[in-house]
Order: sequence, then structure tokens, then C-alpha cells
Amino acid sequence: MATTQTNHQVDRRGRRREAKLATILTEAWTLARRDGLAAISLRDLGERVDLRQPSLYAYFDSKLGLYDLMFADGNRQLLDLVRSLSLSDDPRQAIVAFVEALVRFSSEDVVRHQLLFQRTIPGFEPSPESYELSVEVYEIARQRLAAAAASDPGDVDVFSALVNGLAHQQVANDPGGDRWVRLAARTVDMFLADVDRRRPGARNGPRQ
Amino acid sequence: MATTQTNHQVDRRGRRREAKLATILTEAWTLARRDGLAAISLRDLGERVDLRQPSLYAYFDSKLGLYDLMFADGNRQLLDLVRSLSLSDDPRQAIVAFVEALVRFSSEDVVRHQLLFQRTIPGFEPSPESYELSVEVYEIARQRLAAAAASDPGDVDVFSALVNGLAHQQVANDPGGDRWVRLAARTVDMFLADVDRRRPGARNGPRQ
DNA sequence: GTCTATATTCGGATAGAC
DNA sequence: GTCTATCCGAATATAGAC
Repeated sequence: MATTQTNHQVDRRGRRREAKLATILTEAWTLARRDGLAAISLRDLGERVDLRQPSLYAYFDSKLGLYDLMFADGNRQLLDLVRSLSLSDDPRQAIVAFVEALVRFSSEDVVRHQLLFQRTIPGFEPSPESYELSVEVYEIARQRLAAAAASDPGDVDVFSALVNGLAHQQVANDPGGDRWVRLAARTVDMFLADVDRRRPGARNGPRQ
Repeated sequence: MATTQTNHQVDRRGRRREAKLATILTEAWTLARRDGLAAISLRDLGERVDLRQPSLYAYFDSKLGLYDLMFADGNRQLLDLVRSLSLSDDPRQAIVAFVEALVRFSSEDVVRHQLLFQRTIPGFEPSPESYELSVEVYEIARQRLAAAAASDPGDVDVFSALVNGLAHQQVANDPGGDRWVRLAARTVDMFLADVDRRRPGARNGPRQ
């Protein structure tokens, strides 16, 4: 290390900084839920975390930088979720639980869903490091799907559309409810039956 | 009429006004595509339609009023589309064409998709009259689906999620392309097979 | 309905001391 | 890293003449 700080100091100060950053993120989400994602104001944010507005610039370079932090944060939450899901031995049951969890995740927090899955903030593009997190999520989801049922690229595309569609309808038309969550099992069955049908050697050919 | 204008005058002036309104909408969409939906500025818009910015207020009451006009405009475009689709005699083919058209509609114009299907503008809520248009679209889509295949409420919810999911993935991950458009037929087959499967008695497309 | 002129507010961002 | 002070630009919206 080129600095004169002891490791001890680095740790303590680093911790303080991390803690502050965490509260900044928490309050940013709160503000986003209240006013809308695009309507977050750094003045309001500063007030909520007991900092003057210019002091926030010690934690990010610009407002888009804040969105990038939030994007990374949301993806970490999602990563924690997909990793934590204990898989049932029954492949069907495993996928159903997986889909239900993802739809609930979206419906729990509409603005998080917006930031993670929709291009809604003018000028915002995730940094490579943040984007990497979302790729990781996608990869895990893909692997779990492949392990349980389907690995064909077309299968994956259809499945992703399916999950996204359920999540979107849930968020847009029944926020906080479970109208589309309850359709997860049925939708998964529909998907799996289709995968079966087009498997070579399957009893029934694709419908024409 | 309580005014002293002749009908002739009303017509002429009304036409001028309608024409101007149409160009305002056209340019507003152009601006939205260029800068993002939330980043439209009334200064830029005025410049593009040869009006001083304050003169725009003769056409809407506020910026949210402009979004309402755009929301109505987009829904009219969608309404024209769903009405214009000539239905094939084959129910499956009719639905496939329907879904493909809807996914293409979204993918053609990302910001239109955003405004119509996502809650992205803080504070914006469609007026009752504008919202009525989107209900009309949904009703027509629902009727056509019922005529061709499925009318059960659960069926409709799954189908709507499906279409939305394809559209969303297309817009988000392959804008301007057709990666998910090409999956429309397969997805519809999957859906129809599922509807069939849960109607053990009916061999052919159900009649309502 | 359109203009000029302007009010007003609010936003993000920077400079520089401590 | 946090503060005070301030800049600067941009934005919507209004007033009032023509």
C-alpha cells in the first residue's frame, strides 16, 4: 500500500463509508417509491441521510451515478434471491417456485422492477461492473432452468418472455396482489408440456 | 350554438387547430424517441412546430397534459391496428398474426410502448377519456381471442402475460429486430395446446 | 391563438475552506 | 468527507398586449 494508513484505519473508515452508502441507497429507494424513479432529487436525498446535498458527491459522481448504484443494489438483491432458492427434487416444482419468486420480487417493488428491467431513465446505462451483475443473475437462472427442464436457446427465450410477462402484468395491473403469481404454476406446466412435445421422440408432435 | 361563428368558420378553424395538434404530436414523439420520454422539453417542442413555447399551452394545460395527448394518440394507433387485422379463417393462424402484430407494434417504437404499457412518467395518469381508449383496445383483443380459442378469465390473463412478455423482451433485448417476433407462433401453439389440454371434451377450437 | 417578457422554482454541479 | 456558498442552466408556467 502506498498510503500511510494502517489497515486498521482503512477498515474502520471503510466500514463507516459502506454504512453511509447503505443508508443512502435505502433512502434513495424510499424516495423513488414515493416520487417516482425519475423524480428523485438529490436535495431530498441529502436531507434524508443527514448530509448536505453537495456531500453526496463523495459517494457518486453524478445523478446517473446514483442510478448505477441503485441498479447494482437491486441486482444484488435479486442475486441473493436466486441463490437462496433451495431447489426441490421435483424439477417442475423447482421451476414453479423459481417463477413465483421472481414474479413476487418484481411485484414487491415496482420502481426496482422499472430500473432493473425497463429502460426508463433517459441517459442511464449501467456501468460494465453493474451490468455484469445482471448477467450473473441471468446465467444462474439459465443454468437452473437447464438443469430442470430446458436448455435449447429458443426454450430459454420463450421462458424469459414468460416470466417477464407474468411479472409485468402483476406489477402493472395488480401491484401488491397475486393475480399473476397464482398463474405461475399453470404457466410453467404449459411451458414444460411444450418442451416435452417438441423433444425428439416425444409421443405427440407439435400442434400444426 | 351560443357563439356567433358560422359553422363554416368553426370547421375551418377547427381544421387548422387539428392539423397543428397533429404536427405537435408527431414532433413530440420524435423528441421522445431522441431524448427519452421523460426528457421532452416544451422549448424544443415549440421550436419544432414553429411556435413559441408558451403558445403550446393553447393545446394542452400542462406537460402532463401533453403526455395524455400522446397516450391517447398511441392508443388510437393501436386501436387502428387491432381493428385492421383481417382475421384468418384458421383460429390458430388468426391468433398468431395477432400476436406477431402486437409484438411488432411495441418493437417499432420503444417510447410508445413505454408510455402505453409502463408506468414510467412520475405523476402521469391517463385521463378517463384516454384510459377509455386503452380499455377499448383490451376489449377488442379479448373478444378476438375468445372467438378464436379461449375465453376463460385465467386463459385471458395468461395470454396477456404472454403477449406482453414477448413484446417486452423484444423491446428490451432486441429492439428493431425480430428475435421474439419469430417465437410468436411457437408461443401461441404452446398456449393453445394448454387450453386444449384443460378442456378434455373439446377436440377442436372451442366455440363460445 | 400567438406573441414578448418574465416569474419562479428547482435542479444538478462546482469552488474552496475546514 | 463534509461543509457553506454559489453558480448556472433549464424547465414549466403565467401575465398581458396584439
